[in-house]
Amino acid sequence: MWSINEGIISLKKYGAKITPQRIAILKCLQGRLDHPSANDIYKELIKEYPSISFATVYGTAQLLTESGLLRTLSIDNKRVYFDPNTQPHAHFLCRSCASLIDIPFNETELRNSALSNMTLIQSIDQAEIFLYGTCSKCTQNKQMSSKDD
Amino acid sequence: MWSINEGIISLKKYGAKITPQRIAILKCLQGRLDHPSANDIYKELIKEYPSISFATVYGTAQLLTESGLLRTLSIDNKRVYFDPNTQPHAHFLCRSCASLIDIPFNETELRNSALSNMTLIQSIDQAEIFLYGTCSKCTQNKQMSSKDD
DNA sequence: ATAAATGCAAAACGTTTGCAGGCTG
DNA sequence: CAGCCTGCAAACGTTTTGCATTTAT
Repeated sequence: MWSINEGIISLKKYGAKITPQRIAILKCLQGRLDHPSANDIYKELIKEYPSISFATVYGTAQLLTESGLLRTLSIDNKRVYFDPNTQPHAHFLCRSCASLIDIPFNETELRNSALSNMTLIQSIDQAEIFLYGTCSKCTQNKQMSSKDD
Repeated sequence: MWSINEGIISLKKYGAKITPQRIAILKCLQGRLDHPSANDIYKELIKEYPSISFATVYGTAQLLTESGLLRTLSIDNKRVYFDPNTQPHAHFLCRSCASLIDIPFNETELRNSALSNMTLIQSIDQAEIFLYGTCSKCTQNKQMSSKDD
């Protein structure tokens, strides 16, 4: 996981300017293991930057994604989720409580086998494994409430 | 791949009523290997059913998904894509031309290994593998146009 | 007969855009 | 000081909703 300084270096290397807002977003995301939405980030930043806008949040998120500091997940059609952990792993979405859980899985081999098999593909720059179902917590809750009937 | 009759049987088994609109949507999707959006389906159906609405398209798509006849893909945050091919396979999205390509891949083992490793997960009812990059056609086009410079 | 499905229009929502002003390098 | 970045507000496109009407079983 990158530090704030590594983040700043990556952004500079990418040719981006370092602004207070961008540093604030780096601080907000640094080391996080959850998957905040644009609105989550906005709500946290507005405390420190009352004038920050969604345009800046979305713009910076795209910048961070392009410079390799962030993963942007389209795991459902509700909204986008950001994942500061760019190491290989899969994601599980609980259809009942919408919680998003990391799953250990290395997608590197999958990426390579897809490339070698398909002449239609030139290059792969992102690979996502999305699993959908019900989490254990929701199943427990359902069993608890059915006892009450 | 299911036939219209198999589709109707599945819907009945699921407890849904068989309406002309639903049959038309089944016919529209039957055997397709592309990945139409709700708007694509709407545009095709409006010829036959000038009064059909998005409410019906979205509602029926959800019904078909729940009864196992359709896969609903959230591969980007623009829109949802429907895939009548419910057999295991992965998807590749070209970031340049937005074309969506099927990739041979059996996600069954991945699904099982995720289940066995994670106590947080109760059950998995869908697994999607999404790859993102540039397709060969777009790379060729880019090379062609750079020659013109 | 009745519960479900349809179609319309409006609403909702996340995300993008254009632009004027401000700031970084 | 040039060009990029920000923030506002409006625009956008997809999907959902409420409701009156129609239809399948």
